[in-house]
Amino acid sequence: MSKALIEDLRERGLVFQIAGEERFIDWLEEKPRTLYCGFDPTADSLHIGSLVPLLMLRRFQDAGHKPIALVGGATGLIGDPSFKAQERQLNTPDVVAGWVDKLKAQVSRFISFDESPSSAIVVNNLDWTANIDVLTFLRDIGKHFSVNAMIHKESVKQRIEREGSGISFTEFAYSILQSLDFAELYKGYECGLQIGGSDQWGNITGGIDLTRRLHGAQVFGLTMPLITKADGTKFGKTESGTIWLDPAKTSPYAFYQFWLGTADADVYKFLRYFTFLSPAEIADIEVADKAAEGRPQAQRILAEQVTALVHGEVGLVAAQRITDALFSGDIADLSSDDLAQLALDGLPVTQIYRGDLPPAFTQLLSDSGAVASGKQAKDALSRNAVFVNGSALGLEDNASPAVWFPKEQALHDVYYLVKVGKKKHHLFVVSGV
RNA sequence: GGAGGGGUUCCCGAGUGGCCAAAGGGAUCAGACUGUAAAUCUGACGCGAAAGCUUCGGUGGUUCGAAUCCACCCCCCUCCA
Repeated sequence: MSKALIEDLRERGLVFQIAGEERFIDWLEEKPRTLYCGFDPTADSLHIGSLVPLLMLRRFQDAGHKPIALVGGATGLIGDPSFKAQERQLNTPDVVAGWVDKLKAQVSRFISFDESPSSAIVVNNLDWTANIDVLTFLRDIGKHFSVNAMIHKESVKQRIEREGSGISFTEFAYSILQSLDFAELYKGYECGLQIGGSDQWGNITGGIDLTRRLHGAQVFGLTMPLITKADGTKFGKTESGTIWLDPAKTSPYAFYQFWLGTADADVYKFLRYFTFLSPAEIADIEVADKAAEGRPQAQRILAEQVTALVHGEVGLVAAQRITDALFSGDIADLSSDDLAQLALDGLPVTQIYRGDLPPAFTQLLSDSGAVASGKQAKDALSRNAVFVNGSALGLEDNASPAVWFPKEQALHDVYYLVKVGKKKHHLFVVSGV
C-alpha cells in the first residue's frame, strides 16, 4: 500500500528529498502513520502554491495514513525567512488570528474528516507556543540548537552572507518554532512525518533533530519540488496577481482560465502534480495530444480537474459556462438570466447610469478596472482590439458614448459585453435613458 | 557609539546641474502569426482623452533650472566598539 504510494509519488515527480530515507519506506509500510504539513497565515487565503502540499496530505490519507494540517497561528506572527530575500513585515496578532480561522476552513476542504482512524486533524501551533515563557524557551528548546549550524543553512545563507540584506533575530528564530511544532506533534499525536516544499528542508530537518533530542525518536521528512515553469517565470502569478483558493478572491472562472492557459511545456507535469489522474492516464493524454493536430486536450483536462478539486462541480460548471459564452458561444444567444448569472459567476461587471458615462471610453475602461490604465485602453482601441457586443470600436469613437453603447444593440436593454484584447471581458450594465 | 556603503519609475539597474518622465534588461499589456499556446516580429509601458499634472527615502535650502549640489532627518547594509 505505502510502497505503491511512494512509487506513485516518485512517478509524479513529487518527491524531492526524503530525510531518513533508508528507514522511511519500512516505517511507512509497517502501519498507518500520522503526518503533517504546516500552512502559515500570510494572507486571508491560501494560494495555489499550497495546493501541492494539500493534495499530498490527501494522497497519504487515501493510502490509509492520518494527515494533520497545521495552521501557523504562532509562526505566522514571526515570518519564515527561508529563501526570502528580505525581512518581512510583521502582521498584528488579531489580523493573523483572523487569517488562521479562514485558513483552517480552507485546508479542511482537501482532507476528509470521518470517524475513521485516518480522519484528518487541524491544529494551530499557537496552542503550544503562546504560553512558553522566554527563559523556558531559551533553556529547554534553544539549548538544542547550534547557531553555527543554523547560520549555515542554505535557506538563510543569502540573508546572512549577501551584502544589502540581513536578518533579524525574530526571523532567525523561526526555524526553532517550526522545529518545536514537529516535536510537539510527535508527542501529542505520534506524528512521524513532516512534508513541505523544498524550501522547507532546513526547517524540517531542524524538527527531526529536535524530536530526537527531546523524545529520542526517529521521525521523517519529505519535501516536494519547487514548482517551476518552462519559461522561467514564477508559477502562480498572473497579470491580475496571485491565484487564490478563495473563490471570493479568485473566481472559479478566473481559476479555470488560469489552468487553461498552462504552457504545453508544463501541462503534463502539472497534471501529475495537481490531479489524481494516474501517471499512466496522463501519459495516454500526452500521446494522444502529440498525435492530434491543433490544440492539445491536456490544458482543458487540467483546468477541469483542478477547478473541480478546489471549487467543486458547481464551481467548475460555472467556470465552463462563462468560458463557453465568452470564447465559443454567440453572446447574442445569452438570455437575460445567463448574463446575470455570468456576473455572479465571476465575470467582472460594472453598473452605470447612461447619464453618468464619462466623456472618454478609455476613462470608462480604466475606471471600471477592465484595463490597468487609460493608456492601455487607448493602445487597444487604436489596434481595433476593443469589442462591444461583438463589434469593434476604434480610437475615433473614444469620445462618443452613443457609439460605444448604442441603445438598439443592448442585450436585453441593458447589457453590453466589452472585450479588450482576446481574453479580457467585462460586462457593463447600463440603465437609464 | 565610531567608520564606510546604500535608498531611482512593478523588479533588477544606469544616471552626479539643463538634451531626464529618467538608459538597458526583466515582467506586464495590445497587434500580427496561432491553439484563449510557445517562439518570433511590431507597438505600448508614471497619471491624463487632451491641455497638462505628479515622480527619483523625507523635509527644507542653493540655482533661471536639481534624481543630480548643500543642511537636517528617516531607513537598510558592512566592519569596528
